[in-house]
Amino acid sequence: MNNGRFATSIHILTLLEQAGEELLSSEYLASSININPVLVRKEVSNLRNHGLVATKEGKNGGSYLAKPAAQIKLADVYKAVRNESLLGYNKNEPNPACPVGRQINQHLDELYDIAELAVLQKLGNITLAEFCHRFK
Amino acid sequence: MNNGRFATSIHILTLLEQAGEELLSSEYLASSININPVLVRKEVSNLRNHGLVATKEGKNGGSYLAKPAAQIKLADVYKAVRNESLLGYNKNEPNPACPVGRQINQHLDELYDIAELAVLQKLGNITLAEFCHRFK
DNA sequence: TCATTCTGTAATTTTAATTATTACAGTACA
DNA sequence: TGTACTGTAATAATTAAAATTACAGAATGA
Repeated sequence: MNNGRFATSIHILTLLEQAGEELLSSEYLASSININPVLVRKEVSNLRNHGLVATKEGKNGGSYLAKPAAQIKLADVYKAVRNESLLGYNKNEPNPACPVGRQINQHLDELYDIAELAVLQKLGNITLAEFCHRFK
Repeated sequence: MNNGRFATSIHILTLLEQAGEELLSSEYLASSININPVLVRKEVSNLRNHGLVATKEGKNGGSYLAKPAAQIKLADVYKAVRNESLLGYNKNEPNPACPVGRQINQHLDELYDIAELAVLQKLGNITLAEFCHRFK
């Protein structure tokens, strides 16, 4: 996960938390993050699919937290944006004719699972509310 | 760290461990990993700078472990290839006029430090020798 | 000594991933 | 019914990663 999706999602959620009841538009969110509003809408869409955000369409629409920030763990955000592995694989398949090449990915999997569980455990201990509190 | 550098380095070190005294060429390593030999030489060069690998130049040259596999922790490998943060930032600077944008990266830093320490702790518990043992 | 086979590294090209942009339909409001 | 939003697809631009080319330098050994 080397792209900015986790950072983007945390940023969005932090802004929504600070806004309280107020709805924030993708335009507004995008200008704080400094990325394109379409990307924000995609990311919001993903967060919505994971039950973290809700959106009201149409005029004066925008997004807000789908549940209290105290009930959102940062691990939930990680899970929502997780796509590839934490530590990365090579694009190409290793050589299956080589005893090491044949098994390496399976053993890397085990390793990455361990690493990812450790991260999830840490991020599971922090709520969005706690994180946002640092901004005050 | 979403590129294949960690995977590449682990793969290289595993091959070197299995080879024992024997020197392995970048050509050979590359054919197991299935990447370009120049990339292997760059990665070997990095591992050498971190004291994990040694190389003999010239004809019949190649690489070998600079120290026993039992003395190499996977955390050492992580540190050797670490470049960006574990969970990623946005390319663009957040809006400094926004209270959240102004502080977000600093708070993400704290978060990423926590996550990375957890990973390092886990990878610090596993030696290259233990990892390689799984291939036998 | 000199051809051979390696490494080291710079420069460039190719490929792939990410981000940005454009476009437009659909929704809600006033 | 015009305005201001979201949703999403399609495409373009940008950036990062990987591959390739090229060649100098090191060690070997015939």
